[in-house]
Amino acid sequence: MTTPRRRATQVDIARRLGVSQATVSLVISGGPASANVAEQTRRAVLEAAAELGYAVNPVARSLKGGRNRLLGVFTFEPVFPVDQRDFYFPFLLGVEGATAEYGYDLLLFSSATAGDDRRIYAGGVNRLKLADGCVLLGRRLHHDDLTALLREDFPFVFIGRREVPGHQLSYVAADYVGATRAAVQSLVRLGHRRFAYLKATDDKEWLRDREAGFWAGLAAAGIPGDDVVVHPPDEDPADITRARFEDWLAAGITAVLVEHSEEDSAILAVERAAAEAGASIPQDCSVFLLGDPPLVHATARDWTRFSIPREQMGREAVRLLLELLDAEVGQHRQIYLDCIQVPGDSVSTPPSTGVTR
Amino acid sequence: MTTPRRRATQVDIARRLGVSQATVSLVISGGPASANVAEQTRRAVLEAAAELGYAVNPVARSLKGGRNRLLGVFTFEPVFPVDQRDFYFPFLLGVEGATAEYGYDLLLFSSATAGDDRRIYAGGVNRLKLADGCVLLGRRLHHDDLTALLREDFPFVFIGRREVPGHQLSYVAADYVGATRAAVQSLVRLGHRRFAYLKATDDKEWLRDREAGFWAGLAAAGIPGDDVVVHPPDEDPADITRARFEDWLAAGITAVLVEHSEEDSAILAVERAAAEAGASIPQDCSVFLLGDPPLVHATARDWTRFSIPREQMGREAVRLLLELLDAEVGQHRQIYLDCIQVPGDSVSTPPSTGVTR
DNA sequence: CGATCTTCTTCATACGTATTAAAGAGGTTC
DNA sequence: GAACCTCTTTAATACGTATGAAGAAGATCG
Repeated sequence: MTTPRRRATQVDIARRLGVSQATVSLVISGGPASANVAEQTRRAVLEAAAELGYAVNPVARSLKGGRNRLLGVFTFEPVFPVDQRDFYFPFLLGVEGATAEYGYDLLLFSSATAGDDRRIYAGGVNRLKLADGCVLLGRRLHHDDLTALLREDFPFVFIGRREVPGHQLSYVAADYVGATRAAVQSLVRLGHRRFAYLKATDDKEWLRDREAGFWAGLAAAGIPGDDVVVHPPDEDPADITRARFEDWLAAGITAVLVEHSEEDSAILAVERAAAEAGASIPQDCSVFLLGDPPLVHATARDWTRFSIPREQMGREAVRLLLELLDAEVGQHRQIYLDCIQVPGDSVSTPPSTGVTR
Repeated sequence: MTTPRRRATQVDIARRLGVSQATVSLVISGGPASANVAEQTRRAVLEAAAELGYAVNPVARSLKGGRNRLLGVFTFEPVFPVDQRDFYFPFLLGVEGATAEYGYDLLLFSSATAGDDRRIYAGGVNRLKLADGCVLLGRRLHHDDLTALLREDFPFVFIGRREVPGHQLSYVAADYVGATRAAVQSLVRLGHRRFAYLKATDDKEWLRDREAGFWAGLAAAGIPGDDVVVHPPDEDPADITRARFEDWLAAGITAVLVEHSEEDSAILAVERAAAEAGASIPQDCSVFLLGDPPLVHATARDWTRFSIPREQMGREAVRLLLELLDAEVGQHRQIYLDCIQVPGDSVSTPPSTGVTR
């Protein structure tokens, strides 16, 4: 009982049976090559394996370059954020579900944590390689991590659109362009003609996409750009004041499209500014949220917005990743999934006193 | 783009500098042994490493070391149950947090799913061995899986007390005996003398523990057993009727301790029966929940209960597991953590009209 | 009976790193 | 100039698995 713990290896099995390690490997890995192992030998090996409690060493297998039916999940933010739980959880749910269906196991890369900052190459080490492939997730990514991964040709799929100049990469994204265009269209259909667009200050793929969708929607409706106010990006959207809101109303703006920040500050600021200006939402001004803000449930209002098909994105990411594993190196694909409009109660027809053209 | 670009290895660095791989390793791994590498060589190696974008391959490193730095999590029910999310989630949170702190990664065994029934030995193979050790979790476990694990001396820690006759095993459990005893004591302190104890029908470790704590609490308070009604275990506790509840009141019972089932049916039944009997909780009858029922938040009432330190249990499980990894085979430990009483509003002093002794 | 084919098994090696013993270079000492 | 040191580098090996090439029997055929 005092023996130190050691796992049984193929060599142990081989020695016990008086065969070679190669034979054991053939039986264990079970591939098509194992067809030419005598039935008797195969049975003996399997029996001995069971007896010794043998299990494949995934490390050795991946070193060799084999598969170990492991899919990794790496998030650039904590996997289980307590405050934003509802934001990341559905992605994870989808990933886990699909992974299970395909008979894979899931590897959560927790170790890379250095404070809140997560790096793939922490300390010059790339843990990801333990898995056959990896799903990446998170907003605050490190671009050099991505480029390094790409250089290694490691198979991965990002959840969310990501661009790395000079490289192709695979991702599963929500169709923000289409969703924002649809948002504009549905506002136009209600009679709105003059809009304010409240941008976020940073420059991210998804923000650019939504703005692109905004302009596309305007163009489709034949609305000229000068009927539109775009909040200057050098000013924090959380600083929307009563004065600015009144300016908008005075300019005949009847609908505001709001980009959200990570802490929903922009939305809350708009709500506050409207209240201070004595304007009620949606009677005096409609508000359309661009996306599925993490903490939106904290406010009483049921905002009109579009919702991201998160669980489905997780599932698709796994499907795409598995496809990639069997594809040639450098084959990348991008998948877009439709968002779902959530009616909510922050949008209505414009007030009849509004300026119409 | 068609060249399958390989990642840089120590050999690549070595070749470029005309030194040996061993030298590179000495520099890279940086341990005390690297002290005797000439400063000039060291600098050259580091420079070349940076230039080639070298990153240590942790797979190779762990192969050498024998350990994966992987901890597994196996649950006998779905890891991410949608309806009971809040029950399992905190355990997972604790496990993940502690795992990360110790620099390990987490392996979620999703693949073992066969419908709702999860088995460790799917197809005769023990997937768990992919990890260095494993945290087990869940109520509907398979005892033969456990005994098989024990036979193999595979290091694992159960979350929750589990007994396997003739075996020692490691677990981290909530101290249900103590918590239930404390519950009785606090009821006694409020003046209650006659109790009903509503058991669950099945026979599980945690149910036995709570009942043991109940009797211990009574004994400590000097209350004879015949002042107590224990709901017969052959009757489903969800079938508590108005009639039975009235019986209790008539017998002078002023407090009910309720064991919960997985779907909270017992609690809801008690609430309904009380309402039908025209008795209000807690004025006419106090109700103490034994534990942290999964769906308890679905009811409006804030039940008096004790709460299980789930996140902490998850953390402790990981700590214990790591301890086990370095221990000799067959060393098992059990850890009990205190529960926390949640005051709630379903317990008060007994009605003065009650029978007093 | 030698040649060719089957069927099964083994050899040898690769994967990338860490480590230990040993080798080599250069210097000092007697 | 041989013996001894110190400082630095290297050869060799181990870790556990997978796999293409080669080997060893036995069967089949000409």
